[in-house]
Amino acid sequence: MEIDIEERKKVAAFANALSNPVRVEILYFLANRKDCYFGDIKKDLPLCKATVSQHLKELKKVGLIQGEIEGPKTKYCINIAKWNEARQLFDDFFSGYTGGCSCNCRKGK
Amino acid sequence: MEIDIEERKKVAAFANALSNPVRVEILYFLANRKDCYFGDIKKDLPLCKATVSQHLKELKKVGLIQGEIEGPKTKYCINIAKWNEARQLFDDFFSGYTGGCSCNCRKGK
DNA sequence: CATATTGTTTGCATTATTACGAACAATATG
DNA sequence: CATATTGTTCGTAATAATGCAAACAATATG
Repeated sequence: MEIDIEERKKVAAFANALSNPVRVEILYFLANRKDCYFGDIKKDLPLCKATVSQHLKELKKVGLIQGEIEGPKTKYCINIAKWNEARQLFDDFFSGYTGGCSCNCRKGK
Repeated sequence: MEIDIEERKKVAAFANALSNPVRVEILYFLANRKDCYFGDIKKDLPLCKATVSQHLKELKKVGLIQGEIEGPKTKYCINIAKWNEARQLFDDFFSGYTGGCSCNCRKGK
């Protein structure tokens, strides 16, 4: 699929969310858990709660996760619609290579 | 495919390279061009040459592109091996969602 | 109702990113 | 050889990102 300028900006925005190892860990954690409270996420990371909260906020901002208050706790999870949107965008972006460059690069795999 | 901690760090590193709209544009440009000199790339962007050079340097650092000096000019192109590696990594990462979260999120698409 | 538990928000400090102009290097050209 | 062309590197300024501790807020519990 072709990718336009707006979509390329979205690629950059999603990539920005994924550009920090902590946030990648959080997403990986959420993608493989049934229950995902803030405390569980925090326990998994060597960071203070404020920092964890901040990373979660950023992931929420791009929509990759969503939080749900449950009593005094907060339950987080992947927003599957956005997750799939990001997945598709990256796939489209990387599919866009037409291999036309005439540099003397190593070709093929 | 399963993805381990080292691969997740690579996801973050590649994502970091893609986290800037200018760099995404550069990659898109290179992925769709036969000849790709520095001057062509610069012409495509509203930035001074120093800044463009800096972004190219960063993309080279993660290996997504490579430069080749040709007389007084420099020819840049996608490093297809790294390109495919990144593509695979993102695909593996996004494939890792097991959908187990019990939040009251909208399910499905 | 006082206190504990769970997270978020605020206020910093530190470091990284982005951009620019100027200086520099290397090749080409008159 | 002097000068133009093409990029890179350096120095610097402005802004963004990261992390922590402390202050807050909201719910739960004795």
